[in-house]
Amino acid sequence: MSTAQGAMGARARARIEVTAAIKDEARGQLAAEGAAKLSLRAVARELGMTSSALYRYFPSRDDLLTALIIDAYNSLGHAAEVAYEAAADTGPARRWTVVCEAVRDWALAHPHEYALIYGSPVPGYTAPQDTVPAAARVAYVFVGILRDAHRGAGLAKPALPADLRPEAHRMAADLAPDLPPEAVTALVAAWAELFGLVGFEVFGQFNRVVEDREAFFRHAAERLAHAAGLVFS
Amino acid sequence: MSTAQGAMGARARARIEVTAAIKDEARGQLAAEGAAKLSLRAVARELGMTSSALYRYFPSRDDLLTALIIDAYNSLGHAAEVAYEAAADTGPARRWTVVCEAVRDWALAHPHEYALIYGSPVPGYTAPQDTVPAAARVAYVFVGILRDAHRGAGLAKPALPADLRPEAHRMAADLAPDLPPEAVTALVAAWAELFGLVGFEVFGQFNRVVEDREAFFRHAAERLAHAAGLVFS
DNA sequence: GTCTATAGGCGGATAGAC
DNA sequence: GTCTATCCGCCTATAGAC
Repeated sequence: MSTAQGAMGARARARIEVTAAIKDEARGQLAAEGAAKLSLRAVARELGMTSSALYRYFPSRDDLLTALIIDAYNSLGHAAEVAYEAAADTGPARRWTVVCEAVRDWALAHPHEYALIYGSPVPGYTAPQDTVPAAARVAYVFVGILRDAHRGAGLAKPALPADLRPEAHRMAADLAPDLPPEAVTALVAAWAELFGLVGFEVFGQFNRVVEDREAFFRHAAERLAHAAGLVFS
Repeated sequence: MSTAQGAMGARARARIEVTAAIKDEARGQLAAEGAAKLSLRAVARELGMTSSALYRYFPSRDDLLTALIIDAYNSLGHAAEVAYEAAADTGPARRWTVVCEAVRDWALAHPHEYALIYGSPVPGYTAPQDTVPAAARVAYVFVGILRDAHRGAGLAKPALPADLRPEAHRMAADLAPDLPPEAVTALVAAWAELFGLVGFEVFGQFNRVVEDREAFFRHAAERLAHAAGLVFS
């Protein structure tokens, strides 16, 4: 209890605030220069501190990067969870669309953080295992939707060719042992395809191709729901 | 005719060779450091020339980057076209799968060039219009497949909600006026979704999730063919 | 926790000689 | 076309004083 908010010393509070300020400024630089060029010195300069002082908060550039990645995954995961909860009284298919739109909205609002977690890997940087739980949050929202549908008997079993059967069972055992492997396999594909749609929009591949992107995306997301086995009632 | 290969002077030939060497070395650096950190100096150092000499071939770092981007788009487009031709005597649905697999193979063989054209945009760089024709090549291979199917009456009209109808007609008029807008719309979505699958694999999002990626991809690509309106006969 | 100073690099781009 | 020299900037990271 000595570490609870109320009992926190001024020192500890200051540390948290400075840490947050560093991450905020670093996020700003992400936009201007990209993750590959994220520089502790530039962050320090902008914050009016010396670069060496920053090393007391983040022992290296990569640690700062890791913190930003975890924050981004959590921010996206949180947005998806909130959308899921907000659509709690609708059917799974509708919930799917709402969560997809939340993912898209988040990505459009945070393009550089989106690039950080779903864009090209940062050369020379390998994400530590700490990022995995945060990264899994969005995915598990979609698993939850499938589970809802399964409970309500609103989950179809998509077709599955014989050569994919072993892999399907392996994935289902890993991700959602309570769901049919056919549906889990279809979900994984739909998950990647969803981020294909979002990535193309965020990274500008739809420029001069798709104009009414909102309507286009809504329709595509609904088709993905079908592909994942969700039944519109 | 004075610029034809046979009549080319030693000077011109040397220029072409050096230009190619520069681009090759730059592609190597793309892998090591990423596009954001592509450095004319480092390329020159590795080639045993001075940095200033390089400016005679590429007036700036961004021009070198543009050349690499165009090359990458053309390389991918060429791979797709070759796969298309090779499958000329099969049905459109089969041809679709073959081209999808060619795209995936190319991406896995050239991950850094893939990142250059379909990954996060390079901060501070905006691609000139010169890249557009090269970028369109892959897309037009897919349009060609749809056209083949349309001629053979093997093209279904996917459903289209009313609010997407204007956009669908606009896209069809732009991309393929001879094809049904429903199919063109579905194709654009499938196109983005395909690159979502490929990108997730190339960028490592499938690590510890999908093991048998080839079988997984083949099945997903076939489902995309269906979504785009292709009928398996 | 913050500073100065320092080591030992790196970069883009240009001028002017040959 | 290639070189040297140069301008002016940038970076990660550490040591040691306060």
